[in-house]
Amino acid sequence: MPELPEVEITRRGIEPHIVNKKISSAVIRTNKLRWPFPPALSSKLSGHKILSVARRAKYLLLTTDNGTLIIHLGMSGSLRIVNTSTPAQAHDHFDLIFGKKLMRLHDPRKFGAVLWVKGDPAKHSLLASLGPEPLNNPQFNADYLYACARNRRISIKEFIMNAKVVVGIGNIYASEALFAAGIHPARSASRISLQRYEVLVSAIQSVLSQALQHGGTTLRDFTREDGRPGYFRHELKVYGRTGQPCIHCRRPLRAIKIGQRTSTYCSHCQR
DNA sequence: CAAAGGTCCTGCTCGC
DNA sequence: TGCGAGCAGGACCTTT
Repeated sequence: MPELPEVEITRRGIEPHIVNKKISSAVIRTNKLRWPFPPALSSKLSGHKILSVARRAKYLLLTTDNGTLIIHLGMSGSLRIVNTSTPAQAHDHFDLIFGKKLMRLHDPRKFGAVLWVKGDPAKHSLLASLGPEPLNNPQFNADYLYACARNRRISIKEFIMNAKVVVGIGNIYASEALFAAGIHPARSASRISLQRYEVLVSAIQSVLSQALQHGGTTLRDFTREDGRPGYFRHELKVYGRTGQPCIHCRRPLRAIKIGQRTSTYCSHCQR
């Protein structure tokens, strides 16, 4: 599910329900997700108040007066705010309980993660070497991407999906941004001009912003904190549309594998 | 059997 | 030869 727009929609959804609230306890119902849960997690959290709900890349950062809970939604994770009386379903792995309400992590594929860090979360090993945020960040610009792409043989699609280059862009939004920019997904990152990187930066920002406005993309697992879906799926121009006509030239969209991931594109409009 | 929204880790290759 | 950076592939897990 979750690329930057979905994680940010989740952040905005849960924030008003949990910020400044005191954690009663935490419940863990599975052995591990991508990694084991932090030891004695409930005792680290119980009795402490959530001071802020932030996002860095696709990580949610719930900072308390005792440390920061880091949550990653992996490929299929979602968070819901429900009443404490709501019974847990299959794949409901983790609850953070606040009196009568709780925040519940649901993740069928278990590629997500719940981690704990004392002190500055930006120094956590998983966050320390992340690239720039793509939205509202002057550091993310064409000069930066162009410089970063020198001597890189990989495709532009793998390049912008690499979190060390820029964070938040996964398979859906990489496909959409490259279509919007008219760049073939398999083109080498080092063989794109500065001028075309200007177009690509704008396309990435535009696609992510529009997805945010539509509440993200729901294909199957993603829901907002109240269970509603995101509606950007209806705005997708290439992702999931293999064989259907390009909205510009009407030629059928093609699919290729790039770095193990399906990439849908228009061979006429993207070069 | 193949694929699905992510990303870390391992081991290899390449160039200085 | 040695070293670091870049890169490809595998791994994790469940459902459709």
